[in-house]
Amino acid sequence: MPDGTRVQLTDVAQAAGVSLATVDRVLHGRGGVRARTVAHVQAVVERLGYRPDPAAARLARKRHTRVVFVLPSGTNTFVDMLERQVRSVGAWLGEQRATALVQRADVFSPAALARQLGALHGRCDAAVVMGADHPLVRAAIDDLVDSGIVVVTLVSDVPASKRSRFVGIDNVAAGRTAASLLGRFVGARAGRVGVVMGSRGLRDHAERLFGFEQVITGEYPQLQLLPPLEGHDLSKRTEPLVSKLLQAEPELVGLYSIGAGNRGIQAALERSGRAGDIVWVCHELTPHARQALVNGVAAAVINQDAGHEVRSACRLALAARSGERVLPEQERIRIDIFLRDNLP
Amino acid sequence: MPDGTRVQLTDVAQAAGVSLATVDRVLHGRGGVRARTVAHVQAVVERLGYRPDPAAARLARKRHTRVVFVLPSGTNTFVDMLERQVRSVGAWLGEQRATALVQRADVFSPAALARQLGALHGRCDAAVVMGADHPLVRAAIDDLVDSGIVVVTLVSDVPASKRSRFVGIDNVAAGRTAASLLGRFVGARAGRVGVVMGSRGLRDHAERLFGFEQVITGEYPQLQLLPPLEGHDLSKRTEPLVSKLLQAEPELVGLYSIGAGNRGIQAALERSGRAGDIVWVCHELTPHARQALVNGVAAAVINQDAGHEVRSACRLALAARSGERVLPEQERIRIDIFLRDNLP
DNA sequence: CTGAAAGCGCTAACAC
DNA sequence: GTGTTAGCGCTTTCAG
Repeated sequence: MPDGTRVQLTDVAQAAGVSLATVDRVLHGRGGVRARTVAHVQAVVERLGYRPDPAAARLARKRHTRVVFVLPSGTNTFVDMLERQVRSVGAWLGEQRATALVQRADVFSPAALARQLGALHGRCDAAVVMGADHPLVRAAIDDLVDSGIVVVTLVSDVPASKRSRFVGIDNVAAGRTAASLLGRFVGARAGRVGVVMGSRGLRDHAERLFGFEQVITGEYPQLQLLPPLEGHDLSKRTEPLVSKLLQAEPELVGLYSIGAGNRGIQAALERSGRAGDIVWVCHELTPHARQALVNGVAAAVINQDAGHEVRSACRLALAARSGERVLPEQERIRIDIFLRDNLP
Repeated sequence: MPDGTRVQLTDVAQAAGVSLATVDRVLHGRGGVRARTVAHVQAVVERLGYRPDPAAARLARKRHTRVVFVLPSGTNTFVDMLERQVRSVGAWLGEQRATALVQRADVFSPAALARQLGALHGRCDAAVVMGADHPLVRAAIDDLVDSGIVVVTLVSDVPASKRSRFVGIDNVAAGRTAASLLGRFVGARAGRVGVVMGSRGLRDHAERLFGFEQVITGEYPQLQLLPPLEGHDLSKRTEPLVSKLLQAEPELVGLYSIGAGNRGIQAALERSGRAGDIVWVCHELTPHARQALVNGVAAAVINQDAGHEVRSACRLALAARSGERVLPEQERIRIDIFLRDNLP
C-alpha cells in the first residue's frame, strides 16, 4: 500500500495510458486487445497492486454468474445434505449476482461423468465437481478450464487436473483421527478391528483407509486389523456384510466405517446386541449418524461440514472469476469430531 | 417473493409516496422524520419485504464503519490470537468499508471495563466485547446500545444485556465434551480426576465446570472428582497448584484444565514423569497446547476457532448496522475437538 | 421535516 | 483494437 488511498481502475488506466474499457478487457481476458497492450496493462496492474472493489463490481455486473454443482447420483444422505445446502444459499448467492444449480451424475461411471461435464460448456461460468479421480474425468475438467470455466473439486479431489481449488478435508488425516479415537476408546482391551468402505476405487476412501491403518498398526499393537469390506456405500450391502463379520468375529472390539451405508451397519450392530460394546466410528453427521451417536451405538462421528463446503465452494468459484479476496483460513474445511456432547 | 424482480428502494419510496431520502432516513433511524411518516414507511418496507442490496450500500457508503474490539488485558495467549486475527482481517474489512481496532481492558475489574466501554460513545459504530458478566458491565453495554452502537459479546456472554449477538460456544456442552473424552480415554481404570480453572467468577469457566461435573458424576462412577483449583489463568499459579496435586494424589488418572495457564500445567505434568499417563484435556489450541498434543502430554484439546469468532463478530456487527443477510449456520461457532491427528 | 441530485467504482453496450 | 458513456442501487450532501 504505497499511499493512503486505494488504487482503482482509473488509476490503472491512466498509468497505462489506455481507457477503462481496455483495462477491463485485459483483466477479464475478454480478448480483442493487442498482445503488447495486454502485457503492458498487466504489468501496470501488478506494479500498482490493483485490487477490484468487489462491491462496485457486483453492483455493475449485469449477468449473473452461473455455478453448477455436479454431485453423485444415488441415495447418499450426505450428498443430499450438500444439495440442500446449495438450495439454502440461493438467496445469499442472489445478492452476489450469482445462481447455483445442482446436477446429479453417475460417479461410478467416469465416462458418464465426463460426458456430463462436457455438456457444461457455455452453460455455466463455474462448476463444482464431486467425482472420482479418473483420467476421463480429469480430461473433462481440463477442457472446462481451458474454455474459461472455473472448476472447483468438492469432497474428493482430482489433484492432477487444472481445477482451481479443492474444497474438502485431508482424508489421510481423517483416517488417522478415526484410528486414534477408536484406539483410545477401546482402551486396554485387545482384539480385532473391522473396516467397511465403499470401494477401494474412491480416492477419499482409499486415503482414509491408509491413514487409519498407519495409526492402528503403528500405535495399537494389541489391535488386529481385519481386511476391509467393500459395501458400495449402500446399506443393503453393508448390513449383511457386517452381520456376517459380527458372527465370524467374537473378538471384534472396534469397527470403522469409511464411507456411507451407515444405516445398515447400525442395524447389524443393534441386532447383534453388541452395539455400544464395539467401538464404532463413522463419517459424516447425517441424521442417522446423529441418532446413532445419541443412542450410544456410534462412539464418534468424523464430519466435514456440508454447509461450510458449499459456501466455501461458492466463494472460491466467485472469487476466481472476480479477483475478489479469499481468506484461506476461512476456506479450510475442518476435520470435525462429534461426540454425543458437542452435537450442533 | 411476490414477483420475479427484487424490490428496491425506489419501489418502497414510490409505494409510500415519499422520496428515496426519506425512506433512507427511516431505515437508518436518522431522525428528522415525522412519527407518522416513519410508521407508514416502515409498514411499506415490511409489506414489500424490502432488503437492501449490500453491494450497492457498501459502494455508496462514504464513512467507514468503526468497530472496536475490547479484549482482556494480560498475558493470555488465546486473547493474543484473537487480536492477531483482528489485525489479519483488516484488509478484508476495508473492502466492506469498515475498520477494526483492538483495545485491552482489565476484565477482572468490572468497574474499569465499564468505564472503558463508556468511553466508546461516539468513537465507534460497533463494539465487540469479551468481558465478565457483571451488573456494571451489563449497564455499560446497555448504554452503548441505547446510544445506537451495536454490541456483540465474544467468548463469554452477558446474556441479560441488550447486546445484539453472542459469538462463542456453548460452554456447558464444551465441559460435557471434555468429560466424555476424558472418561473414555481413561477407560476402565478407576481413580481421581483433578480440575484447574481460572476463577469461579468467570461465566464460561463456571459453565464448563458444570457440564464436566454432570457427565463425570453421571456416567463415570469409577472416577472421583476432586475439588476444582483456581489458578487465575496464570502459569505461575497453575504450576505449583498442579505440582502439589500430583504429589498429593497418586491415584490421579485425569486432569481437566478449564481455562488458561496451560504452560504451567504442562510443566508440572512433565516434571512429575506422569505425563501421558494422566489423561489431560484442556481448552484453546494455542501454540503450547498444540505442542502438548503433539508430544502426547495432552490427550485432547477443546477449541473455539479464534479466526472464525473474529470474522463472525465482524459480520454480525456490520450486518446489524446494514440490514445485510446473515447465514446463521455460518455464524455458529463449533466446539472443536483436536487430537494429534486432526490438527490444522 | 422532506426532496433532488450528485456520486461510489465498476461493467458492458455502443461508437469510432 | 480501443475509447466513451450510461447505468447498477444505494448514501449523502445540499436545497427547499
